[in-house]
Parts: sequence; structure tokens; C-alpha cells
Amino acid sequence: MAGLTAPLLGLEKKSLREQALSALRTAITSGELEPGRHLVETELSEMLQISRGTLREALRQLEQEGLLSAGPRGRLSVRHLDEKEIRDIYSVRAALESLAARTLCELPDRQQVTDSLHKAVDAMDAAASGTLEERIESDLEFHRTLCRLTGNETLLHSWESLEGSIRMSIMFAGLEKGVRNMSVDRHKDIVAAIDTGDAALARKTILEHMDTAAANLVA
Amino acid sequence: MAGLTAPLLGLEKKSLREQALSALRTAITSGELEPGRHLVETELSEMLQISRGTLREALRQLEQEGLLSAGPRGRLSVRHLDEKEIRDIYSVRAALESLAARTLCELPDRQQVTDSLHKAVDAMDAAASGTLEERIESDLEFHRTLCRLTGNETLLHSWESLEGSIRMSIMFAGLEKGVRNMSVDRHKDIVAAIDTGDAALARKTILEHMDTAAANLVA
DNA sequence: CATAAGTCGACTGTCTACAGTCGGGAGTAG
DNA sequence: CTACTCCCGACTGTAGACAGTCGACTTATG
Repeated sequence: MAGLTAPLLGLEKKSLREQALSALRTAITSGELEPGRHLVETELSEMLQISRGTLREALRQLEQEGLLSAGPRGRLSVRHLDEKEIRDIYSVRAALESLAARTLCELPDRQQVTDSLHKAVDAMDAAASGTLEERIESDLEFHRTLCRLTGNETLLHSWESLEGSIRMSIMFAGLEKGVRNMSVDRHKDIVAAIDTGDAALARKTILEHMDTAAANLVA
Repeated sequence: MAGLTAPLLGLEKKSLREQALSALRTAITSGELEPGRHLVETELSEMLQISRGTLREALRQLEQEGLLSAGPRGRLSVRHLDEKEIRDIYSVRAALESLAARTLCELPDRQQVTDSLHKAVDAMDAAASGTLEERIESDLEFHRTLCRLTGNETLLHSWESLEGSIRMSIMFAGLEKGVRNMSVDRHKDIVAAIDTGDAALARKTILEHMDTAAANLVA
């Protein structure tokens, strides 16, 4: 007699605000809303079939995620990234993920960690023959997992706040360039480094990975 | 004939949303709104004399800054930090600021940078005899400056997103503990390390500073 | 023809009102 | 006295409307 009407397994219904947030994030990071484009609240609220008030809450969040930039009088537009900004974003990303790698190495029980990471790599492997979007998703999921496994909620939250900017970086560079960074082998190296428990090595591996990744994007 | 009615020098009138944001941030990080306290939108909007819609936009932002935590059915309450979370916050902070230090060392022209940092330290010195709040403000200003001078907007933005959590950490630990980290000398060390241009040394100095800072807070 | 004043339209800022939902207390049956 | 039910009050989710402001276009004037 369970679950007759409502979905039970974590599939909680999302508020309109969250739906709008997802929809807009996708629209922006997919390029459907091209960079520089002015966003008009009345237009968007009509498109998404929600009220302006609800929409504005979502917009504030996107603004703080760095997907939107504010012009005079509160005019919002889709943020435009140049090469320097992409490098900057990846510098911060590298700092966060290298902290994650170091932290994981210092964990008492790394068995479950490496298991989860192996699974994430396997998922990338499985997606390797899929669409570009799928490959990117599985890659980001790997790195998100890296942060999540540390158990440091603040770290995870900071990374997720950056995720939108990361997606924009990839989109800006072009998906074909972004996909250069999805190599399964390189990610296996990361897992292996963490597996050894050598924090310095793990940190170095991540930093190099991010350096290469940034270079691939702006090249 | 200038500035008769309106302030001109960058003192642009802030929107009600921004005013509410500042007021709430201050109220929370000062402990006026004690941790764990449930926030009721209608109450707050009446206190602040603004409409709920406007207030909600500010709340969303505070939520993302980590000052508020969401309960069931959108109930918001002032976030509560335990010792582990404080350590976690400072880990992330350390990662960001060590990136800042490294970045500054690699800058071609560091003259202006060290000048600005010296000024910030001087400000701390001047505040040393002031109230606890003033000392904390000048300390945070120093570290914010550190991030700003890198020219990496993303880094600055990430740090500022964390600032609220940092303030809460200090408040949680108690201002008297927080003030232990305001030593002018220790900050001079940081500036000196950056001055040498030795990225590894600068990074190490910051990491140690943050380690000590976190230890002082949870001790 | 150029410049200045005036007017119109487009958007954001803000407020008020309504609807839906959950928790808790009063009241009642066993 | 306990447990169950039903109703009410408290809040959040969401919508819709009004007001103020700035830019662009038009029109009048030197």
C-alpha cells in the first residue's frame, strides 16, 4: 500500500523554482541561450510558465553561480567568458580538487572511496562511446564524486557553485575541445594516485590534469 | 551644485534586496539571530519593512552562502556549525588563499601588490587597539585583498561566497578565540613570503596560518 | 540641418492577495 | 485514561498588478 500516488524513492517533486533553475542552467550551458544575450524577466516567466517572483529567485541563484552577469539597472545577461577567465576558473577548480585529493589520501578507510571512484571511472568508460554530452556528464560526475567522498560539505558546495562556470568553459571552448579532457586513462591515474595514499602525488596528479585540461580548452 | 540630494561617490542607493541582505548577514554573523533559529518569512518581512517576495530573493542568496540551512517544506533556519564543519570551512579557505598566494608570486609586477598588502596590514595594526569587531573586519579585509589582487575574479568570488561561513566560524568559536588569529606579525610574514616571490614558501606560509587559525578556533 | 524638449514603450523593483499543506490541539469514542 | 479524528492556524509556494525609471524615437525650434 505504499507509493500509490506519489513517488517515494527520492524522486520528490521539485518546486517550480528548482525546475526553472534546472531548465535555465541547461539552456545556458547548452548554448541555447547564447552568451551575451539579454534576459528579460517577463519573457522568461512566460516561456517557463511561472510567475516573475518565482523566476527572480532562480535568477538570483544563477547570478551567484556565475552564469549570469548583471548590467545597469539589474539587467541580466548570459555571462561571456574569455580565455583568461577560463584559465582562472580552472585554477580555482584545481585548488578545490587538489584539496579533495589530499583529503581523500588522509582518510583512514580508503577502500570505499576507491571503490566509488572506480565505479565513476567505469561509468566514464561506458559513456565513452556515447554522445559528447553524456561523456561530459560522466566526467563531471567523476569530479563531483571526488569532492563528495571527502565528506567535506563545504568543499562539495564550493565545487558545485563552480560547476556552472566549468560547464560554460567547456561550452565556450567547444565540446570537441572539451572532450579531449575526458580520457579514461588519465582519470585512472588520478584514482591510482589516491589509492597509494600519497597526498603529494595525488595533489600533483590532479594539478597536472587540470593544467592540461585548461590548456586543451584555450588552445 | 553636485550631490545636493543624492550621494555621488560610489554610494549608489542600494535596492531593498541588497539592504535586506546586508542586514540579515550582519544579524546572523553577529549572533543576533542565534544559530538554529527558525526564520519565518512573514516575521522578517515585517521587521525589515519589505515585502516577502523581495525578502525571499535575499534569503535564497544567504542560503547559497551557507548562512542558512533548509529544512522540510522550505523552512529556513540559521545554520549551526560544529567543529568538523569549521575545520572543513578552513580547509577550503586555505586552498583558496594558498592559490591566491601562489598566483601573486607569479605576477610579473608585484610592487603594487605588496604595497596594497602592506596597507592592509597597516590597517590591521591601526585596528589592533579597537574593538573585536573592527579587528575582525580588518583581518577579513586583508585576506579579501589577497584574493582580489590576483585579478582572478572567480577566486575572489569563491572566497566571498565563503566569507559568511568564515564569519560564522569565528562567531561560533567566540570572538575572543577568533581574535587570536589577528596577529599583525603573522600577517607580515605572509606579505614577506609573497614579497620574495617564492611560490612554494608563500603557499606554505598561508597553509600554516590557516592551520593555526582553525586550531585556535576549535581549541 | 542640428539640437533640444517631449512622449511612448519596455523592464525591473516592489507589494498584496490567494492557494495549498502540514502540525498541533481540541474534542470524542473506547 | 488513551488513542484516534477532525478542525484550525501558521507558513510557504505562486500568481498578478502597480509604480518608477531609463532609453529611443518623435517633434518642435533655433
